[in-house]
Amino acid sequence: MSLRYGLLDLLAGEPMSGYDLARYFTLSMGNVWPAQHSQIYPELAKLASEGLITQTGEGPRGRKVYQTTPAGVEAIRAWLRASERDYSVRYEALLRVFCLWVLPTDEALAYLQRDRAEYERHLDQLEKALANHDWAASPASRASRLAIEFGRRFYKMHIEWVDWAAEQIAAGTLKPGGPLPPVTAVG
Amino acid sequence: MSLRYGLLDLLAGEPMSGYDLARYFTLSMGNVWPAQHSQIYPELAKLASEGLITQTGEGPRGRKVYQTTPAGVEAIRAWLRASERDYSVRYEALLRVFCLWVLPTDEALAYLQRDRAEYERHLDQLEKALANHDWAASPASRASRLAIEFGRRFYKMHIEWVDWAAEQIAAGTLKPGGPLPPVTAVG
DNA sequence: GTTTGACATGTAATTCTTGACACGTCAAGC
DNA sequence: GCTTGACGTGTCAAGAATTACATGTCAAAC
Repeated sequence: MSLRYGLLDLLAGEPMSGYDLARYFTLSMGNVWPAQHSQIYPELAKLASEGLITQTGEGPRGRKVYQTTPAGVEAIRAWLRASERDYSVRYEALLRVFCLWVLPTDEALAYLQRDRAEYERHLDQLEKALANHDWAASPASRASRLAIEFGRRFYKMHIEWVDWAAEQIAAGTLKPGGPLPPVTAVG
Repeated sequence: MSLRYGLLDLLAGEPMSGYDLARYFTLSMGNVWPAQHSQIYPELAKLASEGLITQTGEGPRGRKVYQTTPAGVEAIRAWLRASERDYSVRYEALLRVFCLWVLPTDEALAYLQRDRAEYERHLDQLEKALANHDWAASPASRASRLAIEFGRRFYKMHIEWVDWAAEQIAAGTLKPGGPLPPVTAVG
């Protein structure tokens, strides 16, 4: 049920096509709620049939531009207000960390370094998005800005954590009789 | 495909029943990969039929204790080494932040404060887990320790971010003509 | 004795998500 | 004229995940 509200939100901010949504989603909401176009198009059709969005224009190559209706905005409000909040996180990259002890120490370290490069990439991408996009354009943009900031802090923290974890592993934490990682002060 | 490796990993660390797994999962891996017992039991049956785990004991009330076989451990290694890494994050709580601009400022602030309490709760729970569990017991435990530390930093960062976002919203960021959140130095 | 609550394992229907397939348009470069 | 690549919309089958259903055991409190 989350995807639909993401779409409603983006289309309330500015009119867009499914194609645009698929791309824009990847850059903003896609960081916390991935969605493929194969999921987006059917959902748009459904939202339109429920009157929560309307097609307000068309373009070349069958392009269809949608926009959220007042009823659609009200649906977002109802969702925020009434539905139970789901705080669960799904993050495979971290699940894999639980398993690292089955690898030799050097391989585990190499594993984390590859992850680290990925987090640097994500961070760069967010910094670029912060620099290139006009985040003052509208209330919707400024809300996105807040969420993007979360991503920025997330990846910064992530990189720091990788370095810390690598230290621990290098010290032999994952091998029998190795030292226990200390409870360090953070923040 | 991730769940099975989570189960293999836990059962490689120590023998457990499906019931134990469901509870233990919630406390550790569940923070990054939620799973219900209705998904765990069928997966255990499948893993057993593939020879990646074996039932090594039983207890009262039909309790079945499983353990990962050497082939199962090898399957974890193959997964870590060969399969494509998935860095995607699914986190509804953050998706909702993108939508906050449709609420009045005071309601958006109240919304975030309720979230904040939840993150405090998560942080407390992780700190308790760190204090109460013996994380030196085995290489598997010490790997978990590293992942739990990630969660700890995650929720600390999360709370700091909420406070920052609340400041921005209080300053009127989400309303037409409001100020743009600044790019602040972090870390 | 019986009730309550934690222990314990499963199945079934529905919904969500992914990945592959499928089709067609338009502009630019060769 | 043709090819390439981005644009653009969609469907379908398979797999993953959630929710509700379903059943039964055991110990302790009443």
